[in-house]
Amino acid sequence: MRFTLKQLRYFVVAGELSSVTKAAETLHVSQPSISSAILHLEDVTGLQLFVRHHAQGLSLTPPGRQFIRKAKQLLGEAEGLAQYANTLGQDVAGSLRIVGFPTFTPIMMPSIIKNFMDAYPAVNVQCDEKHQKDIIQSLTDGRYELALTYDLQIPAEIEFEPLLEFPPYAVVSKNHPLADRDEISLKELAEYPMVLLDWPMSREYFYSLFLSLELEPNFAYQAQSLGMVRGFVGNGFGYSLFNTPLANNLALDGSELKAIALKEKLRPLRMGVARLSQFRLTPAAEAFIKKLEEQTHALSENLFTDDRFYNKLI
Amino acid sequence: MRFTLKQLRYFVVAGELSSVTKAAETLHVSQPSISSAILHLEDVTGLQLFVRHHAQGLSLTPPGRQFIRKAKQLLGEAEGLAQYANTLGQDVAGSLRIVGFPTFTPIMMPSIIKNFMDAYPAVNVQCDEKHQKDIIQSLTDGRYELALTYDLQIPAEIEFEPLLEFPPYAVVSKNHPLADRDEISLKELAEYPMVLLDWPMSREYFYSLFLSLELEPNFAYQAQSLGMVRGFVGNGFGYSLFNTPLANNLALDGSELKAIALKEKLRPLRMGVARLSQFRLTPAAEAFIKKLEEQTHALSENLFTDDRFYNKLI
DNA sequence: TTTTTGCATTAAAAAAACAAATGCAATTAT
DNA sequence: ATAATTGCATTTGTTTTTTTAATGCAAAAA
Repeated sequence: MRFTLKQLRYFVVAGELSSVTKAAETLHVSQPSISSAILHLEDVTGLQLFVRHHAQGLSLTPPGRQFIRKAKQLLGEAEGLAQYANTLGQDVAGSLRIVGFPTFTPIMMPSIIKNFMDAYPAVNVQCDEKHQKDIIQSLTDGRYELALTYDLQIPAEIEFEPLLEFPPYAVVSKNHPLADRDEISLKELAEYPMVLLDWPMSREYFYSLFLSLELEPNFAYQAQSLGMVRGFVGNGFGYSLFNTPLANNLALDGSELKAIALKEKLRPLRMGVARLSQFRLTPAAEAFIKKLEEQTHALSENLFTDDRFYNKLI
Repeated sequence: MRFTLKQLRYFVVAGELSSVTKAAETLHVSQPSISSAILHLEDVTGLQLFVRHHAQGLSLTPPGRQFIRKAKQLLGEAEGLAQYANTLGQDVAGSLRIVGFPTFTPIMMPSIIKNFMDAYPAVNVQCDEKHQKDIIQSLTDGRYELALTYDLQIPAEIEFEPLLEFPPYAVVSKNHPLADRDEISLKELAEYPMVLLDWPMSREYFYSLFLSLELEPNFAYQAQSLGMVRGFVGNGFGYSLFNTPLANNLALDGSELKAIALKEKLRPLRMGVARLSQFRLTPAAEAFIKKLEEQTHALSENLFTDDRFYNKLI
């Protein structure tokens, strides 16, 4: 770039006032500063921007007039960029990128985002779903400002604020032999065939539950999606273990599910909001966290009918 | 403005390469230059633009991503401005402002401009008409690049290139007592009532013609427009003196005119192209002058049927 | 562990921006 | 006419900014 914004500003003001001296006064700089800025612009553009009138200022030439119009435009756009950055940094505006763990994200986020966008219409919220490893990676890369996820495999540089605690529980089909039980031990369950949600972190977590009791689970079916797990369970392929409470006891094919509490006190999963610690949050992200904290109580009570399956942590 | 284009460029390149070091290499500056530009932008915007990864570069944060998009746009526009100035200075493009003396401008300029714009479609030509004093003033102010006018009252700082010479001649109505004469002396004419084109410079010029022969004209009617002069003459109010040859012997009301040569050798008016000497012409203006020079012969022969009334000067 | 990578910091040098004083040409006032 | 004024350009010396080289430092890779 052969010129600076400052030179353009000096030129524009001089052009508007038809005077180097007046421009210098207006801009609170010396007259030679204006003069040299104009000379520099004339040099690099190869245009004669002004006609000089002895003892009575300057006037723009036709090419000078053409150039000043575009120069003003550019200065306006530069000002716009500054404003925009200011908006991003000071107002609750701009866009906010959130990533969530897929079990509870489709249940909880839509209404939270709706609520947030009603309160802050200037923010464009984008929410994606990823597995834990990718969530961590994306947060570290700065691709998302916030994550809603479980407190598993969280590295030190990521800050985690817990919101809700979900103990594991069993899910069976309405026609399952155990369907009328209110409570069951994992030891009993281990005999039955289990449908496993075969996701990186989930797999290890569920397995660890059995290991902690020195049990060996019977992973009869493995599914790569939540919908498939619910479908398998609903159709009697086996039981499964969930953490996120059921907000709806129907599988996608309409088959009915039933949740059964576990007798053993097993390590619950804590759901919360995660962010890179070194990250200075935008006002939009701050506001979203606040909204999350406010909404957690109301939301969980609305969504989750059985309060045995969650504990509020804030 | 709290940042410079250079800082934006450094930031953008670093953002695109996700590396301060690579950006420094690409831009052939030192690594701390890039680093401090980014730090400065983060400071003035209040945004965290990057997440720093030890030993593996940087990545843009969501606000950084938002900011870089607009920053790129602004840089593109700045580049556009440079290009635009270049175009104005190097190509035959942009807009060209011309002013002409009203007697021959409506006769000659439309076809010249048409011809020019066919050859250089990138140029937008604007042509106005003014009296001589205003033409001089506007050229001096730089409001027009070129003027087509007579060589009267041209100050030293304006350069004048003559194109055609127009001796004065008489114009009478078809029914005027002198209508059948081929040639007449100004001395004879002075007895008849004259219709004067009452324009600043024209007035003095026509009067000076009589004075040079020690005659006193009979200014019976004065008109402020060419159309009115032709109308008065056509309707028999008197004769008039013209310089610009008649390209059409009808007044606006359809009454017929006749041109009669003058016996005396009187000071002709020279028509030509005028420009401020200190003015560096744009390529568009240069091209227009060239086109004018080329077209003068053909144009005068097409327009002016009687070659007693003009002399080519180039 | 050691080495390497890569950004931030520091200090010194180079470049640019700046202001005061002066020059100069034309306009205005006397 | 002459003198005073206006106003842009130029010169000169100073300040500020930008730049670089060298170094530090923390994490990743070997």
